[in-house]
Amino acid sequence: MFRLDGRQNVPIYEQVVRRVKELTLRGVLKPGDKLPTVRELSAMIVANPNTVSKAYQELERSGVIETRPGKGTFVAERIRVEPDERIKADLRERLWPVVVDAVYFGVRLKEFEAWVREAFNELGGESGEPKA
Amino acid sequence: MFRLDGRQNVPIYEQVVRRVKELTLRGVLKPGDKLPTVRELSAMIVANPNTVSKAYQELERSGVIETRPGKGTFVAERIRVEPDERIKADLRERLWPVVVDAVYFGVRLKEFEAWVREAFNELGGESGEPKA
DNA sequence: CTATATGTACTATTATGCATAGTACATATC
DNA sequence: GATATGTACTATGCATAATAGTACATATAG
Repeated sequence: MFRLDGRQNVPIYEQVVRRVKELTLRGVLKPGDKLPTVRELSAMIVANPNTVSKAYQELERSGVIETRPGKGTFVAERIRVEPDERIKADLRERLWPVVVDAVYFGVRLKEFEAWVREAFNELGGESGEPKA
Repeated sequence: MFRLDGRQNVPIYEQVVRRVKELTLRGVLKPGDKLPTVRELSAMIVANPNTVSKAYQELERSGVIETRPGKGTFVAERIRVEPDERIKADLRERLWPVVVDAVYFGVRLKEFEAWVREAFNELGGESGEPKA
């Protein structure tokens, strides 16, 4: 469940952050669920507790989880807000180099869009307007 | 033309690589065109010649440019091949975390797809099947 | 209160990547 | 020969990531 893919260029703490985000989006982790303790998770993925703590702190800053001192860390309630322009601009900046390489390698728009749709579906992303 | 956007988290040499790829895709740089010399470009962007050299070497490994010893570096002929599965898998891995955050921030599929289309259009990416 | 588990803070150390400075060299051109 | 090209090399500085180890405030169970 918390197994890391082992991409060496991606920092461990960043991999943890991504993994937890994925699990919450997929619904595997639901609001209120307890996450492994820092020490537990550090043992699972064979890393330093400080590294896991760093990941948890970043996740808390992002509002993904909540830490209750002395108790543990828990998945936070999902707050749905309209993404502001700063966030969108940042996402587009991150998307850009991927598209650059895709175009360079001859990937066609239709195929790339298919990848996007698949990813959205896997993550339960909303495809259109809010459902009322 | 070679001005860097100054994103601090992106290494200089990586910014150069992206910039050259963009310029070739947009058609600003055409096959056979001469690039600035290592020393020239390093002066333009105020960086070390070694840093520019590193970028050029990576671009040559990718087949974007060719270096003729003693003469300079030139834009290579664009070889169009069907991207193999390894490249596609790599691109999808790079796309994935962007989509994760997009979904988390509430970006809808339609808007994200619009971003993709815009990027493809800017880069002259092919939108459908080859034109015969 | 005691013992335990929680996240966190702190210092110190190591490893890696990025960038710089400076020098040098083989190749090509004039 | 002089110059311009990309490249190789060593050395240094700096930031980030990760580790090891210790310690502390908080919460909970006995």
